[in-house]
Amino acid sequence: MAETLSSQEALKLWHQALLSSVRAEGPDLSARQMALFLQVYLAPPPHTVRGLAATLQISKPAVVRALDTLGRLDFTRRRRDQSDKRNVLIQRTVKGSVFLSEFADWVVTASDTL
Amino acid sequence: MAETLSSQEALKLWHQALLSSVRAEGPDLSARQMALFLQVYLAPPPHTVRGLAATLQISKPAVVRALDTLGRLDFTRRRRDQSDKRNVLIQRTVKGSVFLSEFADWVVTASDTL
DNA sequence: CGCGATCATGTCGGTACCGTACCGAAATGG
DNA sequence: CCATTTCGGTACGGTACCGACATGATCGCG
Repeated sequence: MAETLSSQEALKLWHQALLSSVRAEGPDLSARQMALFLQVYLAPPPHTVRGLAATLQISKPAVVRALDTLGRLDFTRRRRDQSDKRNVLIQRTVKGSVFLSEFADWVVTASDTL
Repeated sequence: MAETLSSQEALKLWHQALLSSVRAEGPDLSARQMALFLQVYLAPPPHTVRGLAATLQISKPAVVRALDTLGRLDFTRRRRDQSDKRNVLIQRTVKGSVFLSEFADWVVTASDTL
């Protein structure tokens, strides 16, 4: 378990992890896209467009577009809810898990340099 | 000083901090833009366009555009190098410092929930 | 049934971003 | 001096994003 970070350490952590990601030619996700991506992987399902929009406090079309991008990257997948066909359930993918695992490593490595 | 983070903790930290930023209607910076921004504030000056491009390993026009955006937000400022007028020096601003300080708080708060 | 509410997504005009290629200004050195 | 190199920035064609609004499919209630 980590102890409390100082502000300076927090920024340095963010800086080093982002540097790793950018240099590795990782996908250039915006803050919204990354937040949405992590929400899908870390919060318990089910995830719907409306639910994600409410959680992130952004518009529904913004969620749809972010899902378009994440889907293009094969980081998330859409599936119709068979019990209520108005809903779309957002699911994880293998490729998304792999990227997230790599990303987590960058953060961990950055935290080791503090 | 913080101890080593586990991968799970690293992702949770990132998730919570980004959620705070997105919900606060913070600027929706991309990974590249944020990395560049942090580079300017955390690495020792001077910062030039070419130097930043080399450090981040991205193209020069990408740096120019990121600086356009950060300048529009008043997070960074350009200034001609008077000793070599081909160079542009990238400088910090008060507004950028304020935002970064707020952002650091979000990360620290997120780390406290681990 | 039928009809309003709900859900995701399409459409629109506008803006920002990408990489490649090119530009002019300034510095350098032969 | 003048050719060359080194700067930051711009032009271009293409893609993706934004918010606001409209649409089509589906549900659930009276």
